[in-house]
Amino acid sequence: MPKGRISTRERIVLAALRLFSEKGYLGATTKEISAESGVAEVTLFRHFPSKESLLREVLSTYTFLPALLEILPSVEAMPYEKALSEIARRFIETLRLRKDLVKIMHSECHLYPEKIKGVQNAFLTELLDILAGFFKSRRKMGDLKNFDEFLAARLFLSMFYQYFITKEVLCLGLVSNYSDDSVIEGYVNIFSRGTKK
Amino acid sequence: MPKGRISTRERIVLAALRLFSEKGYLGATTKEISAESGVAEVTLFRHFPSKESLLREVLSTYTFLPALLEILPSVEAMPYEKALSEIARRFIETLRLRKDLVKIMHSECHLYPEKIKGVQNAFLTELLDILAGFFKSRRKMGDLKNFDEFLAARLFLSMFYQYFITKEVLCLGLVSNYSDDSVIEGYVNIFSRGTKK
DNA sequence: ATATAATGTTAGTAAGCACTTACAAACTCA
DNA sequence: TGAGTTTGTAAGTGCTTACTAACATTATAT
Repeated sequence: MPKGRISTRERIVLAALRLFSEKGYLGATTKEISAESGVAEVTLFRHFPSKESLLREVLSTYTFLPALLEILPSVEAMPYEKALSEIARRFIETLRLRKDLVKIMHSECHLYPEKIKGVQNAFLTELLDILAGFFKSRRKMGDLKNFDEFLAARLFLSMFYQYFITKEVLCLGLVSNYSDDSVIEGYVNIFSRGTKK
Repeated sequence: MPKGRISTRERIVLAALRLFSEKGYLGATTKEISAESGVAEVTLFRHFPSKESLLREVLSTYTFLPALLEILPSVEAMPYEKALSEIARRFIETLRLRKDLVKIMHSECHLYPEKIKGVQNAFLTELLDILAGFFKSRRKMGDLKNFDEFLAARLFLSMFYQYFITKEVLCLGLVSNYSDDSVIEGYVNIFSRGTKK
């Protein structure tokens, strides 16, 4: 093991994260990845038996969905619209922190398959269930109309996920005039009026 | 040129569309593409000087955004919610018809670059402007609240685009219990109440 | 029927890929 | 210091890739 610094293995995983997200899994070569991490190519293969195992390590190391689960409990006391805005804000913030990983998930996920897809599906369902629970508890407080909470949760996250992808991954300039805050305000405005009594 | 049948060139483009969408641009080989189209590999290179030029042909041939532009004029006479549902339904229908292309755009678009991105951006902006115009005219009829129409247009399409991608491209089972119609109903319900007076 | 164009067959190139082997150098820690 | 671990260097494997050259075969059209 090295000194107090970042380990060779971690440097490789970090470089792989960067290059996979930039060029895709097939587009990033093991040569590049090792160069980017400042090690010899053979060292990469001493830590990971194959390129695919490196991808798996990247995905499992930098998974961000647990971070998303922490958002919801922290907004319980807020009024409805304020809570929605805060959820959206922190959701986007989390995606931005893990932008490289989001890029990988976005573009490669339908190619590399069932095992990873299962993990994703489980986390996402959990996240949606918790958000749906938030809507249920709010409705008990008498604020909201009747609607399918799970579907509403899906809608809510879709709105902001798509906003993030378009802006940060696809880099389409469509909303260049809109700040995060103004988009959040506009979206939350419509959504909250659509779900309140 | 061949008989009344589909030309060799078209067969190659069709096969490329299929394989690019299934395996990605780098993942699909020219050998596979030529085999899939039933021609010799060398024939592919007689029609297209390079693999990249084939990709460009695929993208420009099967672009579907013009089809989307035709949706809006046809719903002008309908009541608000009915019109929204119809727009959503035909939007999803169009995406499904061009599913292969949507897959390519979805996964490769941030890799292959500025020229294509410009075309996309222009089409999308046009589409959003037209949808924004729809909201403006509805508000003149006194149905709607005040809101940023362009932002609302973006929100509306985002909702259903993300629904489509999750279901048909990522194949995440999240909404397996929901039919297209029930998702459209649920989403449109929230959106229309959020934008009506 | 014959000239022209489109395609097939075969063989090949040069480059890049993931991945390996063998050995020497450096670092870690007792 | 010395033993063990981790890394680097160098060379190379076998495979696949996009792409080409030369020539034979088929289809089309007048």
